[in-house]
Amino acid sequence: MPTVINLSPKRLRYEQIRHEIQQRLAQGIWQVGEPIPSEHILAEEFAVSIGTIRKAIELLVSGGLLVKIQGKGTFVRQPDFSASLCRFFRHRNKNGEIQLPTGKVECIQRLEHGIAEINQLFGNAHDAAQIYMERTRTLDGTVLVSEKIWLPENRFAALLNVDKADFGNLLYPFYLERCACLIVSVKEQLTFMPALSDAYLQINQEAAIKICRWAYDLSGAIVEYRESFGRASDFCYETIIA
Amino acid sequence: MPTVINLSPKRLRYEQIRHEIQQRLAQGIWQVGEPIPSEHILAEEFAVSIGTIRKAIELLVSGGLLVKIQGKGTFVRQPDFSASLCRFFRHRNKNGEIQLPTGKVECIQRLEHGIAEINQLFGNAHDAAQIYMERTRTLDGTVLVSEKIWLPENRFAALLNVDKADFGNLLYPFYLERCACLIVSVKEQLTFMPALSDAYLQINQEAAIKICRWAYDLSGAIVEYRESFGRASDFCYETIIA
DNA sequence: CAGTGGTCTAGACCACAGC
DNA sequence: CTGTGGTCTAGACCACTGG
Repeated sequence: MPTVINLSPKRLRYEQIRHEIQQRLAQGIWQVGEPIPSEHILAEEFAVSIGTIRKAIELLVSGGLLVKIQGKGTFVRQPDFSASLCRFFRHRNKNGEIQLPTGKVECIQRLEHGIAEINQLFGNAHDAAQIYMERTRTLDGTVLVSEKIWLPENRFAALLNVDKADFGNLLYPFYLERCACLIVSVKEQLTFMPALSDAYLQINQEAAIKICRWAYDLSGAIVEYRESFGRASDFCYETIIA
Repeated sequence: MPTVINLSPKRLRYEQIRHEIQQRLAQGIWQVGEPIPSEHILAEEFAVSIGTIRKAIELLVSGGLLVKIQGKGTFVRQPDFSASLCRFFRHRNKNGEIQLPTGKVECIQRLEHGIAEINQLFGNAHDAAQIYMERTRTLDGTVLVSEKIWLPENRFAALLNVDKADFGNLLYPFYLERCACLIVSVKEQLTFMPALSDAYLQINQEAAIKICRWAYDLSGAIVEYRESFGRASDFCYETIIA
């Protein structure tokens, strides 16, 4: 039977359908890695032409939530920001090849009274509990990035029962699996610090690059705040504008 | 009469049409700022459905070469990279408002024997002549960015007859007007310099950000190489990944 | 008002994946 | 072989622009 969608004036059909599909992704009705129903079936369900469905899906593909594979179907994508921080640094191993560093959680703890400014980002009470982590990214035995991570305790309490060694190389798939929290976009801000000291990076009053990151879930709420640091001398960022 | 397009196997029609339109833009058949023919007329000319024309135009719009305005038409865009360098720095005037600095050509000269590495980028003989410029970007009387620019003399000789003061705030529209050279994309690489001295920036052995830029024309050839420098303490870059 | 791009339809046929 | 997404058609009607 056709799904009823509100035909209020000025609402574009493909926008409404995009919104409906996004809702289902947020609710986990269609799981990450699984295909969503075919365009033909969706067209029938929403009682629109297949072109309209394609337009709606196109928006979600360009937003990074879906992936189309010809002949197979349209799949729910696990957004991958694993390289997003790393793209700011020269990352070569001993052989000169580009390589992703390995992530390691150095410590994780519960903050009974979280940091007020960060609770404000999360939309929580100013002294709500938080989870705090320190994390490193290592390549060839050298720590390249040192990170401090804050999470709202009300959504991520499950992480407190996880052993440090059980965190994988990527945190966001872990968030999804253990806390049902899907990160769909991140904002990053880079600044320069003339003199940073950091135990993991093994630097003392040296120049560094600081990367602040705000991570958003499907509803647009901030669900993680992170500060990452790397040596300024490792900094290298390339971008193309068309 | 319909334009003949080669229907060789595996060639998508909208790709061929995109290519044909891009050719006309490169040849200046349709001028910057002017509208191209309507979708209806193009569909007739290429003897395809209007949806196919829309797809071809969509590609060029997302590539930054065209702009659609509903009810008016589809226009040839002057790509604008004026803010691209500036997006890496905190740019506030005395009142705290974001503002674009003003560009000024400090010197321009002809290099009888150009720099070999740069001639290689241009695809010229290793000692071909080049044009060299030094340029500053100033806000509230303070130089924020200092630039060195190299151009192939064979394409930009006309610039040597221009008075320094007659260069506008933006160089690329000037390249188009005087040298019929349209810049359509740029690649930029940022790195950190622990100790730079620069007369314009008024710094001496201080930390700086270096931005190398390669600018491309419609044919994909590099037509400008530029090195820009700013104070590391001014550095601030924000990006969103979805 | 006529002309533009924006949305939408109800199909057709093709290319590809996988059984 | 069936089912998927990819391309393409030949229209329709709407929303917006400008004379």
